[in-house]
Amino acid sequence: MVGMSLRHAVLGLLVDQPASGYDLMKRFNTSLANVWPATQSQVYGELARLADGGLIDVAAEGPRGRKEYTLTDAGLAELRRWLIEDKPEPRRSSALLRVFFMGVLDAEQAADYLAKAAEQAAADHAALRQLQDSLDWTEQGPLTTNGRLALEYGLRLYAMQEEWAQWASSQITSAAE
Amino acid sequence: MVGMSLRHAVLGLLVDQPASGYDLMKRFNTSLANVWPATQSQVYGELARLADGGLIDVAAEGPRGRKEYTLTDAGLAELRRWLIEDKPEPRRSSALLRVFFMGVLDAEQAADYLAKAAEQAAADHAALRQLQDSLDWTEQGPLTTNGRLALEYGLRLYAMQEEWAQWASSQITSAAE
DNA sequence: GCGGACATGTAAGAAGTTACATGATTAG
DNA sequence: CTAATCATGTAACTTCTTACATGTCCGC
Repeated sequence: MVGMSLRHAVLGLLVDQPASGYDLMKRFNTSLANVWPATQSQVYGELARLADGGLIDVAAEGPRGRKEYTLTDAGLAELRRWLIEDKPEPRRSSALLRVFFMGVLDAEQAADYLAKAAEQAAADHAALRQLQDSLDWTEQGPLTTNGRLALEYGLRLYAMQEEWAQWASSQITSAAE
Repeated sequence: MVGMSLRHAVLGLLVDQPASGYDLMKRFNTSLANVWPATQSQVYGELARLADGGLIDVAAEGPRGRKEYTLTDAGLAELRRWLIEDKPEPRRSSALLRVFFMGVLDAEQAADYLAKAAEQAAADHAALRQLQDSLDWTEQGPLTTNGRLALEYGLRLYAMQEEWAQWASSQITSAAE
């Protein structure tokens, strides 16, 4: 058991508000979409396993077989444990992998690829900024605070990606002369 | 067939120099370690599948059953195709996931976590800089050029991560007052 | 000869994706 | 009554990780 981040994403989303699998999917698709995407299939499976292991409980049952889960003390403890233990996981980046092998393209194609990457980063940046504007920052809860931190990370990342792609594009066009 | 990046990493590593699975593992563990890590088990399996599909050939056999693979025309074409098609894959970040749920820690623990993250980014940055200094940049080949671009991306990423972690840490300590 | 590097593979399991399958409730 | 939403699950498949298994060659 080394990774298991999906498990902790589910636990984290249950901290303040109990939820059904259906509710959780909505949270995954909004707040966690850019951080830890998950499929419906995964979420329901993980909920069953977590309940089985006593990390969450079925607190209430509703219409259509709805099961509303809450975090148990053991679940909260597990989340805290995971947060504190630091394990820098390997990061895979297919974007960077492409950069590595860009040499098999001619200069024009490579520059084109980088230009598109810059555009994409700019678009992502704009989308995130819009999300930031649309959110209600009047609340002062702990989740709001940390959501802000994660959002700022995203903004900085996209800014960096755009600048880098522009720089890299200029490197290529100047080397092609 | 949407992802398949391991396949393209293998193809890319075979572009200029033929190699055995054993050779490729060394390349994965050095040049591609921070971009697309792979295990021995994966590499051998993928080589067999690629040879089966005609994207690579066994060009020579050596001692100890060594099989030296070369890229075929079809393999190079497939690599080019993959490079040009743009698909921004979902990125998972357990580090960011932790930030999201940092609210369940007290301010001291959270600040501690961010301080460690800043240190880690600084260390990674230093390691990459050292790698940069140790490499022979006198060669002017296409792989060298693009390796430089990828390296610069890494340097910028780590710099950004360090700055962000420091900023986030200050946000938390000031909010805790 | 013997240890370390070279060299290739298989097996079992965890994690993730896509598609299928089914049905209940509610708002209009 | 009927369409959209709510709601849960299973099956098949791919990808990745960890561990096991085996054997050869080369330098000293």
